[in-house]
Amino acid sequence: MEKVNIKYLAEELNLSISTVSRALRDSYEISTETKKRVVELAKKLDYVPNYHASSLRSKKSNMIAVVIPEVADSFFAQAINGIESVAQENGYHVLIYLTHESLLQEQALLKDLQSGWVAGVLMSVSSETEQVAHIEELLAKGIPLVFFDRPCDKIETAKITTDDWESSYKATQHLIERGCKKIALLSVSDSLSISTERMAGYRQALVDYAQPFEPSNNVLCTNCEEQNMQLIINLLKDEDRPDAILATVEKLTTSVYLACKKLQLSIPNDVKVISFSNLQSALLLNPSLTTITQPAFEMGRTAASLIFKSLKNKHFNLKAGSVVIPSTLEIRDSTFTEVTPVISNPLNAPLAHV
Amino acid sequence: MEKVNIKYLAEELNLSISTVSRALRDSYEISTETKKRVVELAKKLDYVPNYHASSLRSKKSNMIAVVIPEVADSFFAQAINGIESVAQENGYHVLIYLTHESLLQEQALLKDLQSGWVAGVLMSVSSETEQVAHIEELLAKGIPLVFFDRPCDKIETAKITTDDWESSYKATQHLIERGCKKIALLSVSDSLSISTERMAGYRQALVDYAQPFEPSNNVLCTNCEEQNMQLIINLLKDEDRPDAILATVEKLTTSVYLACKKLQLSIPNDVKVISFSNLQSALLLNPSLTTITQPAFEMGRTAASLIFKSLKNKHFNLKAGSVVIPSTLEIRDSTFTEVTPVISNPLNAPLAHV
DNA sequence: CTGTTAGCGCTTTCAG
DNA sequence: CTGAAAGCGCTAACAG
Repeated sequence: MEKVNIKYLAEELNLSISTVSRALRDSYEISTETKKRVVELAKKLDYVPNYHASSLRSKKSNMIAVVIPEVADSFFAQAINGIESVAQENGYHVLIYLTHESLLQEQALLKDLQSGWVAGVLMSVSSETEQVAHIEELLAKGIPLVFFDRPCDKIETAKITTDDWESSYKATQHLIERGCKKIALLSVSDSLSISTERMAGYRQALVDYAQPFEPSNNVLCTNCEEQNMQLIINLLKDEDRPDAILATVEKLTTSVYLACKKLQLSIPNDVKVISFSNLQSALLLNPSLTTITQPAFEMGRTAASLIFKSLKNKHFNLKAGSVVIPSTLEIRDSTFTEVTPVISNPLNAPLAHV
Repeated sequence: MEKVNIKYLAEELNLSISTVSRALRDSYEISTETKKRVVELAKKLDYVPNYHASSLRSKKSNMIAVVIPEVADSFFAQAINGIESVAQENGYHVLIYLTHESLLQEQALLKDLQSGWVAGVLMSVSSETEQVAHIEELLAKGIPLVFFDRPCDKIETAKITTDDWESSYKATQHLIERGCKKIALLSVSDSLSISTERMAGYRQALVDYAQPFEPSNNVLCTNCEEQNMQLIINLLKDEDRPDAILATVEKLTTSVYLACKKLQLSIPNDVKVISFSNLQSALLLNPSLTTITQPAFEMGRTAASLIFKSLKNKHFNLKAGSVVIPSTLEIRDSTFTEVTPVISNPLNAPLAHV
């Protein structure tokens, strides 16, 4: 089969290449009649534009890159869903890159993206990210970037986050009000804002309710599940163990449960647990798990919308687009009193106003 | 900043454009000395090749498209993880497209991909996909395609699947051996092989164990959670309700639990449930949930490996690459006797031999 | 409204 | 081993 490109269409129709090009792009300076002829033939011959050629020439790309640490837990899965839905609406393509929480990989990735073959970048930094030169370089090349969930304090650009401090505060407060005397916090990084904010909210709640803070109750976990479990076992094995745990990332929930199982401690009778988690199904399976659900889908949608807004309007100030989307404390432990409803279908949740 | 491209490098080094190009691609016909000079300057000036230009010229792409129905559940999240890891090893980029189980969207997507700007496609068909013209067209354009999880019977190409029939058979067998007399099956499609295979395995087990099959126990669910819950409530509300349920896709698990809650039925005391699910964390949270865990990560890795193999070796016969990777029946219901271990870290799981 | 022309940045013959 | 030149398919001035 003859390869059908613009040139071929032009020959068939006795038109010039540029006319065909313009007709296909629905340019205002082409007659309706010609447009119709072109579009019809294109359809008949199954013409598909060459993406690389058009991007090369126009110096525009309609791809966006999503750079995230992992996609294993449901937060990022839902976020991708949100991003992809907005991208599709805007005719953009979505590239996925995983850093596996490695700064080195993150740097290499962003380096690649510098050539400008993606129009914009949506990013959640790795837990190792403290230097930010690679991010600054990308911005210096004029490629817009929006952070979601895990921003970088040092970089000035739009940040779509959730109310980490507040939700952590509320969760801690909730535990205190329900009589917990010794609340441990499991975090995963000393530098990520999601960690430091959640830590700060927790600390403030302790202060406000005149609860003592013990450094040993603030456990910094790692990337390794086995290690984390061990850390939690150490935390819980003493006589005067914590009576509550606030797990600041989804995957730590698993480790907490495993550790409790090993120590034959019951949740929530021996230890109450509140967990940042988006595992909708998991929640339903275990009615006693109280969680903080993050608006992952909405965050994805919002971040993507912002990128497209800035791509359409070069003078749009990305920095001004930062949004905090609140998360939901879903109390499901029957020994707690309140019960808030689950968001049953996040796909239908409204888009945060930007 | 002067934009640094091959031409600029060539001028700086007093070399021709083609020499620089060859040096960067490590061509054998360039002296080591020249190569070194070029590479050093490129590094110093932070040269990043223009992806679109090189793809246009060489008519090669190092992007692959992943076309899947959703990314909301953990099966596809883990699969993406696997695909991305292989892609990174091979220097490829990964594009994600979601069809939201819609044939129309799937057709439009594949049409787009026909232009050849992706080197290959990994795909799980939507539940609506019965016509396959769009897939055939893509293959006709010479773009290799590998199915994973949800293949299309009518298309001859590599298929990475799991042992749907066997796992379903085993699960049913297990329930029968544990004394269940009336086992219901929840499926999600009449045409998807994952559904028909699982249904067939279930039916065969009933036959082999001389259990009656009642059509009313074979419930075809929809895309809507609310509806599904209603269907399950109808199934369970009668006096002589099923004493076990086999849920053939992850998201149905949630609906089953919600339905049981509404009817105040206890799992597993009133109804035993076995669910196809990859929610690792969920499993740990509910020790009584027996599941069939699919090798999502390995399937992703295997599918991606195959695509790259066929891209590197044009004469490699994709059809011959089909693999069935077995899933794991994880029995966790305490009223069951056996207990098999959880795969704690699928990321370290070995790659299936291809 | 349509055509002519000049490249985008890179790869790849074909000549040296 | 290196250079000159052609052109991938498309877009965007500029000129009618």
